[in-house]
This record gives sequence, structure tokens and C-alpha cells, in this order.
Amino acid sequence: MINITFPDGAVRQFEKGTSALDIARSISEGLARKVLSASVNGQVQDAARPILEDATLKLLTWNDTDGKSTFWHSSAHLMAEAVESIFPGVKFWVGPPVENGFYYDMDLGDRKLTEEDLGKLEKKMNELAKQNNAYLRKEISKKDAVKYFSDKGDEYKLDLLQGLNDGEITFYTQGNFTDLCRGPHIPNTGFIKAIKLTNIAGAYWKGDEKNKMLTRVYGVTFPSQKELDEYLHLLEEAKKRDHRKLGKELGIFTMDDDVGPGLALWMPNGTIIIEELEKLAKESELAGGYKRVVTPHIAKENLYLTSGHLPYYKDSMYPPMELEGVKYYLKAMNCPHHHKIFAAEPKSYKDLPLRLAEYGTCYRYEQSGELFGLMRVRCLHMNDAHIYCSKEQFYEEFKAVNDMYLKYFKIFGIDKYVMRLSLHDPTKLGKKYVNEPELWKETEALVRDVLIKTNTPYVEVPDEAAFYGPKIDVQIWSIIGREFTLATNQVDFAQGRSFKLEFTTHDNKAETPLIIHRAPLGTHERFIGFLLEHYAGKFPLWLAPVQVKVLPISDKFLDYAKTVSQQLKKADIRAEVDDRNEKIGKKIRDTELMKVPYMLVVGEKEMTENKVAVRRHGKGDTGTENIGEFVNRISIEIKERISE
RNA sequence: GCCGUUGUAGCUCAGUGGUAGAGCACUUCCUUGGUAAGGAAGAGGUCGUGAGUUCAAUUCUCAUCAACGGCUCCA
Repeated sequence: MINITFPDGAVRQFEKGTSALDIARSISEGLARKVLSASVNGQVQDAARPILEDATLKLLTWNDTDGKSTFWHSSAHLMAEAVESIFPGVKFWVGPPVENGFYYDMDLGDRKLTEEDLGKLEKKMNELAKQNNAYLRKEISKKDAVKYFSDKGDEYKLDLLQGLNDGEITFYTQGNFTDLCRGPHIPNTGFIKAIKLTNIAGAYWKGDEKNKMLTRVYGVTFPSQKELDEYLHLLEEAKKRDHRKLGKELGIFTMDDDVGPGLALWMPNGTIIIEELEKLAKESELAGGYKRVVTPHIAKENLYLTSGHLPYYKDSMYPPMELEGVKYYLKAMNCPHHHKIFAAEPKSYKDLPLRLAEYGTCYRYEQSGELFGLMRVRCLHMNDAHIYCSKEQFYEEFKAVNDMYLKYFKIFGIDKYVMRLSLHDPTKLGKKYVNEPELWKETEALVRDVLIKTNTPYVEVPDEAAFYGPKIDVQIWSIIGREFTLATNQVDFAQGRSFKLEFTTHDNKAETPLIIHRAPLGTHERFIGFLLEHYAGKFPLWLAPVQVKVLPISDKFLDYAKTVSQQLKKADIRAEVDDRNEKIGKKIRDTELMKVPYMLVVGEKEMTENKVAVRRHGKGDTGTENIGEFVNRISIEIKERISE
């Protein structure tokens, strides 16, 4: 007998060799029908595998992330079986579960998959699923495994086998499909009730662009049709929040072929948001002791040679223009310009820390395939600043920057983010990273120290640093599920030297300052793109392009509406009058669709009483108020930057 | 940059080898209406661009540009 410990702490005895599935069955048939895999002593494995010793057991179902992964992993195998039956001779690479479903990479030779094929594959998968074929696990020696795939002529699986040793190689077979796989899998294909193959894409073998491109098919499956329907509905909802769609509907930005890809044109509504964000940045930077500067959009080649950017990032910069025998580049970053401002006048320790801030315009030649709405563009406006400080000042400065991030996150209600401490890879010194092994270690320790001492949750990622030093990136997720670096906070020990930046210390010696690059609000492009999705276009009052729309019941009250709007404007409230010859219902509908926070309906009653009937977006009629009261109330909402 | 898909009116989308249609938006008129679409009329497109096949191309072929979904990349 063996002791099985359940998640609630209960311990029960079972016969040795019993499986998680048996155990589930002993609890209830219903549970057994839901078990997808099992976590045995923390190890996720097939529910059908015999348990041979005392163990803690968690039965994994659709409600567990690991259960879902098992389900989707098995679905990938099911899809592979369908592909193989329709396209014999296909060779497979890997087919893992992902956040929302699974994919399988395959080499179809000269054949191409079409959308129609996806329909056929779905149909085939449904057929195969109904056969309730078990996923059978088999341990196999490396020799036999190699033979199996050599006979098949499958160079991809042979490549995978190279990295594996005897004792860790298993095959899984369901129906007519056998795959090299470490598992685990669901008990049988019958669990898969609803199937949707979502798209066909190319993917480089092993993720290396030098390698052959394989065909990747993405799909998602569910234990019931209802869940698939819900998922598809969710996708529809997400589409409505896409910043590209909202940006168009709300008149925030536009792109134009004649202007160029990745070059956003900010429309009047978008510009208001930009100006509000800059106002916020200026306020907090003023409070933080920053000084504002302005620098040109171009500079001579030499500046970027000094900074070291050209050798590292030439491909990402617009090609130079040559004038009078001198090459000029559009700036891809503001730092070299700021360094020159630092260098313009001799500095002493009394001038430090020096904090130079600018909403700088940068141009980056991102690869065409990378462009994505406002999230990835070629012209960007960065909430940039550089802090020049001594090593002793570093901790306080870095912490202050961190605090600024947190302050912003609070204002915008950003609670899902991850701070990534990006470190260098010592094997790439002198190539991807400046060759200063000691300084790397030192500064990485400094940054880690700040994060630990301030109790900031973070993850460390190797080989992601800037070429001049370690950095902290703030990762966020767009509603479409893409991950972005929203903001960045970097340490730079290299450029100070290359620009020969110096300050005179207490004891009259020359020292190079450390530089902190920081951009808590990232770029206008990415940040507003994010905010559009974050708020689903329903901007808080302080950011809303139109804050109040005055809606006269009919033309008779148009003059009164204009008077109201004038009073609002006098109080710096962005107000407009809907002077169209339309019924009030229509005016309300259109204003709701434009997501204007406040609507003031004015007619006979309001005019005689000198009042307004207030309607809040999404909430409806909230009653009448005196104009003065209303102005006072929302002025506070604006000033405090309250988000609902 | 690579693989795939798409490109028709401001927007959303039909459609066809014989030089194009709907709804919304827009303009004008009627209507002056109290909390999510009042009515009528009108205007608007060399069907992404270029070339080829054809008596004839928006439709077929090729190229090109752009967008979209991925891959790679992201100071």
C-alpha cells in the first residue's frame, strides 16, 4: 500500500501501482471523466500512469493551467494525426501548448496549406477525437528511437533525439500516430469536443531566421462546444478593444501610405491626449528635480560613432543623408544629444545629480514585418530623461525613478506588469555588449540591490541588456495578448566614458558619472496605444479629448447650450455643443459611441432654472445640477486625474 | 526581412471577364423632437499601384506597395 496526500492535506491509502485515474474514480465517476493529467509529487504526468510510492497528488482538470496545457498538447498530437492522414509524408518538428491553444510546426515539402485545408483538418480531427483513442506511453531506447525515425526519414525528430539520452525517451501513440514526446497526455482523444484551427503561419526552424521556414498551424480546443463559443466571443470583444480600431473610431491617429509605414499622424483628439500626458510628465519631472531640454532630430554620423550606437544599431536606423560630404542620421535615441548638453559646461559634484528630460522624437527603421499599429512604429516620441550621478548617488536616483514608475502605474490603474532585470551575457562581451566585465558585474549588482531593497518584484533575464549596461524593462500585455516593453530604466556606465563626461569631485579629481536612462511613460505611440486598449477607449475625464458634450433638446435651446459650453471652457474644460438638427436620442447615442465622459442635456426646464441635466457615459441620467456645481465637481475630477 | 492572407465609397462589407452596389457617415430639405438611430432627396469610387493575357480586366496572370496573422527582431 502507498500513502497518497491530497491538496487539502488528507492522506489515503491505495494499492501500489494504482493510477491517478483510479484514484479519481474511487472518489467519483464524474471526477474521473474530468481528469486530464495529474501532478504527482509536483511532477505533471499521465493520469493513467501507475503510482509506485507515497506521493502528494493533485488531479488536474480543465480548471488547472497544467491540465489545460496537457489538453492542448494532446490536441496538437491529434492535429498532427489529422495532418498526417491528409498529407502523408509530412514531417513534424515540435507541437507545444501555448497560452491560448497549441501549434504544431511541420515540413510539408512543396505543398501549401490553405484556409480550406484547415476546415478539412478540423473535420478529420473531430472524427479522430470521436474514436476515443487512448494516448499510449512507451519508453524506448535511444537506439530504437533513432532507428524508427531514420526509417521514416524524419530528420527533424532525429535532430530532437540528439539532445536526449537513454532513459528519458518516450513515444506516445494515439490511433495511427506516433510521436517522440515527453508527455504527459490526456487519457484519450474523446475528451476533445470542440476544435478550431485558427491560423497558418510560417515559423523558422528552431526560431533561427537562417534556417528553413516550417509551416505552423495554430489551433485551440475545448472540452465542450460552449467553451469554444465563449472563447470566440471573447476574441470578438478583444477585437473591439484593438487600439487600431478604437484609434480610428475616436479620431486619435491615422496612418497614410503617402506618409509611410510606421509613421503615425496624430489627429486633434490624439494630440489632446499627448498634451495631457506631457503635462503630467512635466509636473512630476519638475517635482523630481529634472530640467527640460530640447534637441534636434538629426545629428552627424560622428555623434553616434562616439556613443557607440552605430556599430550596434545601424540596421535599425534610417540610412544617412549626406550633405557637404558629411553624413547625418535621424536620431534613434536622445542620449547622445543629452550627453553633449552635459558636456557643454564643466561640471562639479555640486551639479550632480543632473537630470535632463525631453519628450524626444526618435526615428527607428523597424523591419517592415515588425510594425504594429501604434505599438511598434518608426517615429516615436519618448518620455526620455538622463540622470547623471555619482556612484554614491545611484541608489537614491534609481529608486526615485522606480517610485515615479509606480506613481504612474497607480494613476493609470496598471496592475498587470512585470519588471524585468535584463542582464548581459558574458560570452558576448565585445560583440553585443561593451567589453567591460567588471563594470557589468558592478552595475548589475547595484540595480539588483535597489530592486531587493525596495521590495520590487522582478524577474531576471540573461542576455537582454542594452549594449551599455543592465536595464529594467516593464512588460505589459495588450488586450490582443501581445507583450510589450512599456517603459525602460537603464544603467549606462559606457557612454559617460566614450563621451569623456566628467565632473570634479570633492577632492578635486575628475570622475565619470553613471548615467541612468529612463522612460517611465515609454513613448506616446506605445503608451497611448496601450491606454486605448486598457480603457477600451473610455478615457478617464482628464484624458478624454472631449470632456463634456452639451446636447440641446432642439434648436430653440442652442443659444443656452452655447452659453453653458462657454462657461465650461472658461473653467478649462474641453466642451463641445452638438448643434446638429437631430433628435436628442440620436445625439445621446452618437455621444455615447464617442465615449465622451459627460453629456449635458439642456432644454426648456434647464434653461429656465439655469441648470443642466447630467448624463455620465455608461451610467445614464444622473439628475440635474447647477452649472457652477457641475463645473466645480468635475474640475476636481480632472485635477486629481481620477480614473473610474 | 521571411511565410501566409487580404486590398471595392470616409467606415463596415456585397458583387461581376462586358467600364460597380448596400447600410452607416456626408450634403440639402422636411421635422423642433426630453435620455442609445425621425423622414425624404442628393452627392460620393479610373475596384491599392504598374505591367501582361484578352475584342474587352475591378474580376485572370505577374510584379510592386500597404495592411493583417505569425516567425525573426526590438537601444
